[in-house]
Amino acid sequence: MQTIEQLLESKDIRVTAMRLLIYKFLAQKQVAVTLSDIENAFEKADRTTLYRTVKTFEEKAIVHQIDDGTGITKYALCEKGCNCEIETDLHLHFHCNNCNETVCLTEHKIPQIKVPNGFISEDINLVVKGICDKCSGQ
Amino acid sequence: MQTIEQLLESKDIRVTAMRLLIYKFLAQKQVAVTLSDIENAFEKADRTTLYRTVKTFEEKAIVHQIDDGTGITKYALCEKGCNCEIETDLHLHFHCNNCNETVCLTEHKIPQIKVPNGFISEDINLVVKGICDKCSGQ
DNA sequence: CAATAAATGCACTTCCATTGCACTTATTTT
DNA sequence: AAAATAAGTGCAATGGAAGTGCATTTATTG
Ligand SMILES: [Mn+2]
Ligand SMILES: [Mn+2]
Ligand SMILES: [Zn+2]
Ligand SMILES: [Zn+2]
Repeated sequence: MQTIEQLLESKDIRVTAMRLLIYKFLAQKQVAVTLSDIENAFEKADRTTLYRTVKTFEEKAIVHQIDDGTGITKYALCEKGCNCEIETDLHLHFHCNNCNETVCLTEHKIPQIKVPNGFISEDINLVVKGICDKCSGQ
Repeated sequence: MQTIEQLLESKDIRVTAMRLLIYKFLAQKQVAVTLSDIENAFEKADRTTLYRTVKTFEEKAIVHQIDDGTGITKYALCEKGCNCEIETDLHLHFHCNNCNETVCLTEHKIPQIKVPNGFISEDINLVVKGICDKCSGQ
């Protein structure tokens, strides 16, 4: 079991207090979070720092970005050993129309999608919208 | 073959010069367009009018909205007899990372997507990103 | 033709994302 | 250890896109 410090260092990210806090915040969350969510959790810190921290995490594949169609970018921690970039490793995301939360369905890989001749598929974004398990009452 | 006027009237949209022009502009385009695209095509007209025209078209299922992940909403004419709302009639969209254009792949319906127990799927957005046929050189 | 309703145009607002620059803190070099 | 360098943080400002209130124009109805 590696510490957060070790994880960050292994990805060439310097360890700072802020980064540890934000990492822990994301790790504790079961849902994708917006920058505003992070801002609200760390009101003493500046927006920009939070923004750039998340961007750093994104570049280094600590988190992945989620476009769930709400128009607001969300972020979630990458699974251990995830290859966000590789097409075969893409999972789908679920956005609840009721509680407005978005979750990674990391077990649900995106199926093979056929595209017409001449088109080359490099990346796929699949978002299912509906009612989540918490809101559907089972 | 029905005229554009007849189509609009059949959907309870009053025919105006602006609406006819915008409809024709969309019809002639083979790709999804942004509001900015429409603005550039009709520089004499006001943003708001264009915006509201597109929104009216959207409400009445003349066009459908496309979120291709660029962060900018795009629009495209609905197919004749399309049921955008019905989940079984959803098609996928392709966004070219090279020319930055997005097209409807209306022939390519979205496959059945499994979601975990307790989750209820109501809508699906599937965007494939890559290189389009024009840019791939066949 | 008058009354009413809808469409259009202008100005303004909000929200999120992003950047330039100054300042602070950490790391490296002498 | 001090100086030099680099990286991280904070503040302020910007920009783009979406959306809204209200006045004015244009179309529709009685
Ligand atoms: Mn995810
Ligand atoms: Mn489409
Ligand atoms: Zn929910
Ligand atoms: Zn292309």
